[in-house]
Amino acid sequence: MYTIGQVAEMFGLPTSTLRYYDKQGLFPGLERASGIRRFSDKELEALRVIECLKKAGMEIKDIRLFMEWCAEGPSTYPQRKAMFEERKAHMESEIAKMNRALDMLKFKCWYYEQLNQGDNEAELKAMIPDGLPKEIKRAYENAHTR
Amino acid sequence: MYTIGQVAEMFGLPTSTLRYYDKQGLFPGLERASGIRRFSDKELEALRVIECLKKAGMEIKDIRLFMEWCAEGPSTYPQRKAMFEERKAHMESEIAKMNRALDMLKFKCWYYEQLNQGDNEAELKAMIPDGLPKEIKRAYENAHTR
DNA sequence: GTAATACCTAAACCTGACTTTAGGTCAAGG
DNA sequence: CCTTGACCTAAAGTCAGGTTTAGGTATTAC
Repeated sequence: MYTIGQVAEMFGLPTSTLRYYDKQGLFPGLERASGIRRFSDKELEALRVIECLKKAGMEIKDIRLFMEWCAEGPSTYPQRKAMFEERKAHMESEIAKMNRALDMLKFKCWYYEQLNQGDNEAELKAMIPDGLPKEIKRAYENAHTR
Repeated sequence: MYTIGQVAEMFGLPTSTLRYYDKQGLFPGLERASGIRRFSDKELEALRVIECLKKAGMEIKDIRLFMEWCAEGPSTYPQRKAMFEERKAHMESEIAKMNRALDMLKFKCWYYEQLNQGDNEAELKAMIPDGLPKEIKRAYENAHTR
């Protein structure tokens, strides 16, 4: 069992954030001893899941829903699975979009590298896209396709 | 040359967003004819870059800085390159984190799939991590490493 | 006994990125 | 003429996800 301060320390979060999460219902079974929160391994695991789901772009209220389903027991397995499947699809598409943005960045980095080395902007533009180095061309095509 | 309504149509954005971007200084050289904004190809290109930089997690004020550098000419090539390099590194680390979150989701999807098929929760937990199928084990290890 | 800590609450505040509202100009159509 | 629609502005409102503030309790340290 841990106090809020210990958990904050472990996760590198301010205590205010943990209290906020609690208030939002992210720790359904959180116990208290004379008013003071007592975090157990269950809550630590919940926090790990919370960090993952936040990284997956989920809103607090959806994370709460998930936590409530967990508290309800096995009858909610299907809902929980559906939520994760939906998130997985969402993330895969987000990652794909980010990779396209990253390709644009790679191209821009190369482009400014050439300019910094004294290349002429007009000449440089003239070689796009056909005269591009292979790796950069791939990034350029990716970044500009849809 | 295009009106704000045409550009909004082309990019699938509300006109209010374009006016907001303009107010935030994202179109430094935007022309007007008797008060009315006249978007040129330059602004369309700027908008494409804006969408990319937003996807790369940049804030409006940093995008404005970039647009101002562009308007200042070649003397700012080094700053622009440095900004893109920093963004590239940032995005690569974000994508890596998202892939770890995705691995956690893959594991959870598999886990609930087993439970939905009637597997017993205690037995299932007992086979983690050693008895996991290869692909799922990889996802599990990734999700739980660091 | 009093001062520093670690905990508690409710409620106000903050930030970023928009969106909405309220009010105004101007050109074309019926 | 007068209404409709596309444009304009400044200013207020919204939303998520926290953070800060103000005030209170309980334990430990000197």
